Amino acid sequence: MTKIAFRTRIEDLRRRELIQAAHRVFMQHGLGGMTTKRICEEAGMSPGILSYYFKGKEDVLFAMVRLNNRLLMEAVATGLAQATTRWGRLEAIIAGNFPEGLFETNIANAWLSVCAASATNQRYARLQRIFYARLQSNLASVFRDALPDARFKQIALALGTMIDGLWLRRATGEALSPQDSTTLVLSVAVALLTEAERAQLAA
Amino acid sequence: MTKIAFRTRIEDLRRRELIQAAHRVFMQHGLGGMTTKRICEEAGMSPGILSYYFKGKEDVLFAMVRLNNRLLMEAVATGLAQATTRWGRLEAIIAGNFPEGLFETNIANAWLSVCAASATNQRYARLQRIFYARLQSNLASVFRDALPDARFKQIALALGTMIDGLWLRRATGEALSPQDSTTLVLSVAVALLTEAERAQLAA
DNA sequence: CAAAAAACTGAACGCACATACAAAAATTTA
DNA sequence: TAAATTTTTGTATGTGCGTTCAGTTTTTTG
Repeated sequence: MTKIAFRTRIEDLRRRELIQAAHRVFMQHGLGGMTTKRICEEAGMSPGILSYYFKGKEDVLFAMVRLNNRLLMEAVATGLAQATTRWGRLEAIIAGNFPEGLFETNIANAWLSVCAASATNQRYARLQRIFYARLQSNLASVFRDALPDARFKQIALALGTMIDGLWLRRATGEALSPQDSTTLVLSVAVALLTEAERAQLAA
Repeated sequence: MTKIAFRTRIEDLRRRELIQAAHRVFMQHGLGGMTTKRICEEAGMSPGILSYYFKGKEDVLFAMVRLNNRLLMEAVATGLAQATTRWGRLEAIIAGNFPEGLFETNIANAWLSVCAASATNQRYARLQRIFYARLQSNLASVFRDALPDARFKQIALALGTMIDGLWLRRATGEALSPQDSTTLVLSVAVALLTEAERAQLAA
């Protein structure tokens, strides 16, 4: 009993350490420069340890991407919980997609690599789908019952696409701060909505 | 004289063949799956030939990316030449960024890989800068002398970002046709402009 | 405090790759 | 046609990678 409990505790700890080390290596060297040796070195362990706690390098990578996505989704969730009006929720969703400390060139770049890899990696593709579904669902919670279906979809698509585009530009080095990015997306949201619709969302 | 002329002709031919072969391999296997062996095989040559006509694999890759960018920029230029009004030019620029036959999942994916690689590859970064500068300059030719500077920049940024975002989504497999993409970006352009501004651009 | 189990090490292996290069084939020249 | 030159081939070489595993250290058990 105690045996299993301890074993699990150590396993989880080492896994977490390796995933976080992988994350740091990813940020610094990109998807291509992420070698098992570097990951283990970053974690302060020997190169063979990775195979002991994971099935292989792919497993660590996958866990790392999942962690990254979770961080982003949590940033949005935190903001959403504090919002009271629909418009406030919209602001929270948009701002949450450019979190201070996460909306950085290297992270954006890493995310881009994963998007590209999604084409040939089914597990990544699945993670991406989950992520986008969540974004869509969050936006739906703002517009549902306030806008006709077709209109909601167009607006959600436009805003989601802009968020993606801003991340892409962040990856290429073009500096646009989290605040400026949020402002830009919100200005498009304002432009796309009629005055009546805006009033409805402010309530 | 004839010697050099012939030599050059053959060299150029082989280089083109290899670049196009690299392009096809890129489309099918992604940036990671692009090996010299596969490229030469696709070109119907022996694996050693690549080093004979290029300095190395990087050279072929770079030439290939440049070709891709040129195709996209030419698509825009073709449309621009036919437009008569400012608004027509805007439509041409946007539609030209989603050319039939080029706005495909695998091409978008390849382009994404290059964006990601730009972070660590100066030559790629330079190509990207040239590409974006051209887009910006094209947009400027529409709005210059019609809109105040600050407004123009905001609108150009919003539209450019949306175009990027749509390419990114194309890469992840979400199907949005060239027509739908163009329509979406144009609808945002319409929303961002006042009625008076639109009238001015129609002239 | 042994004995047993778990955690960890690091050298070794096999594999895939980019590149180099000597030899062969094809083409041009005289 | 014979020599010279260019073009092409296919193997060889070196490198870096992920993974394995026999052995070592650390921790737990009885």
